Amino acid sequence: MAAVKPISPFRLSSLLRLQKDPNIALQLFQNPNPTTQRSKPFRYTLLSYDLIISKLGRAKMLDEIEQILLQLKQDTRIIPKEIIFCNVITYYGRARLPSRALQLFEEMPSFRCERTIKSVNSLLNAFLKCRDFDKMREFFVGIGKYARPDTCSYNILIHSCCVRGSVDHAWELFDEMLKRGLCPNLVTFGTLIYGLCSSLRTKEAFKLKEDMVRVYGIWPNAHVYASLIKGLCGVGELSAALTCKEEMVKTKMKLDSAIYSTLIDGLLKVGRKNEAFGLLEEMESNGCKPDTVTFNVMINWHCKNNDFEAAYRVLDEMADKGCRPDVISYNVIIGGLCRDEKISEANDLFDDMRRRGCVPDVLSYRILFDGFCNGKQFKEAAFILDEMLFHGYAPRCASLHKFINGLCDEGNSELLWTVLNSLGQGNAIDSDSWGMAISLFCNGDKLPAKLVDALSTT
DNA sequence: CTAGGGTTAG
Repeated sequence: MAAVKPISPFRLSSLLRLQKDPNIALQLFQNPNPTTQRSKPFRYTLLSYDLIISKLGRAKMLDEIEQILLQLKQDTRIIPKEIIFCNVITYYGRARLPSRALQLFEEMPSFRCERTIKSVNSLLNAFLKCRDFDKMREFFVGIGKYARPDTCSYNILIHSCCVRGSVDHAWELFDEMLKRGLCPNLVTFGTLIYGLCSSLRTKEAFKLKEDMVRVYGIWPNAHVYASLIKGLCGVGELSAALTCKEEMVKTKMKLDSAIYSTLIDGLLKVGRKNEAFGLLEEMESNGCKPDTVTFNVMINWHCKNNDFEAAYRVLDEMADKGCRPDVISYNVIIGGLCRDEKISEANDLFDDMRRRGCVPDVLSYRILFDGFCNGKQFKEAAFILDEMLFHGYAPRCASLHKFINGLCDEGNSELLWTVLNSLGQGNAIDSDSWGMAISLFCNGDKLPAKLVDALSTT
């Protein structure tokens, strides 16, 4: 019987490139030649490592990546490129795992890979994604050990100030980068304009848009316009926002779905429904397809009107057009249903979203928990709370107060007891809530030791 | 895919 020709290292890369399913790609990588005897080890190429890691990264399969990295570390023939590590650090940032991002950065030399400003910046941005500003600052102070900060490093720092709402601090960083001889670029200005607009300082934002052209010869792009338009919508200047859009058309810039979604949302929020729908038609006829965000804007509007049938129809339309609803699409409808006291329908949709492969986030749990509490369905609330804690999420403080108050009012000490235990274990309870709960139990000596411990550390 | 824009609650 003729033996099947074994897969060569070169061919493995082509197969990995073609394979859409990350799990199958992983199997292929781990065992490229299942039928042939393993006389000598398979000689993986750098490209095949690169391909499998990017595939797994896009699928958020981080533990599997860890395995591949271990193999890569031991495969001493290979000198990995820095970009692989930049990418994995980015994946850790997205997954809110700042310590693992830092750990990988520290291990890079043991992979025979040199660290430049690129991986330094990836790490800074991972910290930013995780909103770990302390780690960011601490790392930036010692950054000189690894590399000299560049424009990108400053852009990340400026962005971190903007998301914290301290635009003035962002300006200080801008001055500092100039002093260090670094040139601001389009991203720098885009970020500063974003910060000014988020702080509703639209006048200054427009001034900067002029200055970037006048002083630096850098022209605004769609990112800049999106921030400006959102800022103008935020201060209720819809007409000015529409003028911005006209300016983009005049200067032959392409209107993308972000521009349209922002404007449609702004118009709907001030009740200019016909113009919003007009823009929706215009975007389609301009060859700009509505995406998940555009549909979410529509879903949000329908839910605000308590028109859930229409919201469901948007979900159907998304399916027809091959646009996957995301966690926001579901959260908006679940939240709307809860507000309209259709809690069991909200709970059904919550189950639905998971069946359809959409992972609930902290907000999904909070919305549903609040819904159950408002409807005084404390048993169901306790069930969701348990699940939420299991996933490492905590309820909002005010919700927890309401919940515990509700249980106290009902005199449901049994359920309260169970819930306090989970809360104590999850470290998810503040001292006020403890106080409220404790007051229900007049005899302090009846408290289980674990709760007393937790109380004394709060 | 070293960095920037648009949609969710309160």
